[in-house]
Amino acid sequence: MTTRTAPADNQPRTPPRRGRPRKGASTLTRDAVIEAAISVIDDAGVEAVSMRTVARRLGVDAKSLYNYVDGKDNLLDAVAEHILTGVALPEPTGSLDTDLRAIGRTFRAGTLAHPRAGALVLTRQLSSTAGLRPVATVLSVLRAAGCGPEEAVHLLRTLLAAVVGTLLREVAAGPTFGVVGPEATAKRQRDLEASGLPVLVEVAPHLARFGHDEEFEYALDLIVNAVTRKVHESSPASSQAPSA
Amino acid sequence: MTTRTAPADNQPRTPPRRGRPRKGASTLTRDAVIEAAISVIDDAGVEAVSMRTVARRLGVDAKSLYNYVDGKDNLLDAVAEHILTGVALPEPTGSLDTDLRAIGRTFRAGTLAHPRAGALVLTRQLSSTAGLRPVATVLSVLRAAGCGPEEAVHLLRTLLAAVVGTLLREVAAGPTFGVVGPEATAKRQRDLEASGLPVLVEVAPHLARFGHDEEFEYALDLIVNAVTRKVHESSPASSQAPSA
DNA sequence: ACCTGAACACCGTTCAAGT
DNA sequence: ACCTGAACACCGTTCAAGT
Repeated sequence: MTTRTAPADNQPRTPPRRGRPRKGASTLTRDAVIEAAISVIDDAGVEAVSMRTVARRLGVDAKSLYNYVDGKDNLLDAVAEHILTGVALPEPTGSLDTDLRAIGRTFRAGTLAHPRAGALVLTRQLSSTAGLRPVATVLSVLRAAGCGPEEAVHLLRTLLAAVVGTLLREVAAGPTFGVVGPEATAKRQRDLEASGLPVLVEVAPHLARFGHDEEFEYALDLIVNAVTRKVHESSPASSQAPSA
Repeated sequence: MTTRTAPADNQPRTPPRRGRPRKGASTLTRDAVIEAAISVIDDAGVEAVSMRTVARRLGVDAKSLYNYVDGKDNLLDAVAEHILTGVALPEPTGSLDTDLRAIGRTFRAGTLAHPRAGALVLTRQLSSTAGLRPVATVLSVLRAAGCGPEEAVHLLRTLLAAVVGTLLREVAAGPTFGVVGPEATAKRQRDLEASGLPVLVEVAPHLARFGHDEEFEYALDLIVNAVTRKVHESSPASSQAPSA
């Protein structure tokens, strides 16, 4: 099924050269390699990434990449880190509810800036500091709202798991949870109605359709409400103002 | 870094044979292929799966698998489906709270029956009915509790996203969210304290450690409480009994 | 310092033969 | 009906050369 043909990649392939680059324009850097990988992903998905396809974008031999990147796995980690570093986190306002929602939304926007790299960013386990920035931001907001350190960590983990789960479904959107577009929705609804399970028939119109924004907002609302309630019930401090 | 050496796989490799099997013992079936793939995953992880390694387990040539499976991608889908089909879902008791927790726990146990296949099961988008069983079960429980069809679908999606997010972190456990084991925890704590970000220093002891069961239960509790509250506030019906 | 040729040990998959 | 040999177009990666 997955036949191997020419990779979806047509860059101007310069005739073979050797030694170091001719001019002083040594355009090859670690960042250039990472960005080339991202452009391959944007165009053809993660599975299209190979040392050879990335190198081709740069008009360079695959083995040259090893001067900047410690193998393919390391390159993919670097891609995830690069994208994660690019997520712009909002300034806290002092309202737990507002801040958690804002963090959730900007995190979504940032990780979906390159949708086809989404699974990478959400799934790769980063040992670096890149992954810690959003973590630190959420923790700050929780602590500022009067949450104890242990509970803050628990709530952070729950919140992030929910957000990541939601986003992962969004980037990998499969039929189990509904499809996008009217014709696909109609087909899916017919399939569900033919499934034989009465509950599925009952909810078919709703289960068949899926709106990314709407679903994200629903999930975010539910989870942020739950977190906020938990924080306020365990620390009966301020209600809205920072510490007036 | 990832050097290719002999795959971690030492099965009795019979001398080459040709034509169909000698005895009537045509042991090769689609299920046998799927189970061989699972055993490769259990032993060496998903990335160790190749048509060749799976075939080796069965004492057969890689190309023979194509008689039972439509390529590698289809094989991995089949693995995910096989494992998902094996999750034993509990009988509903009539209590929304109890039932959602029970479903969450058995879903966890089922998808983690083969931990190294976890990401596959949680991530692959199944077009088949296998993925619909848990979906239908959750929907039934929500509907029985008086939840309307549209809200049931929203709540199902939120609940499953949170559970999947939590389990995905569990199977792919990386350092960002804490590590397992006392010595790794100690090292992680030192790293966090050296990070420079004050919040991280503050919560380091809690962020460094990670207990799978404890974290799952915390997340499950938070989310199930939120779902239950939402259902009860929008349909002020029974409190505990089915419909007495 | 940074590049490539040659080379190695892998891949997934097709197709025409074999029994 | 089900298996394999030969073959093809790919992989990631090492290492010794080249400039």
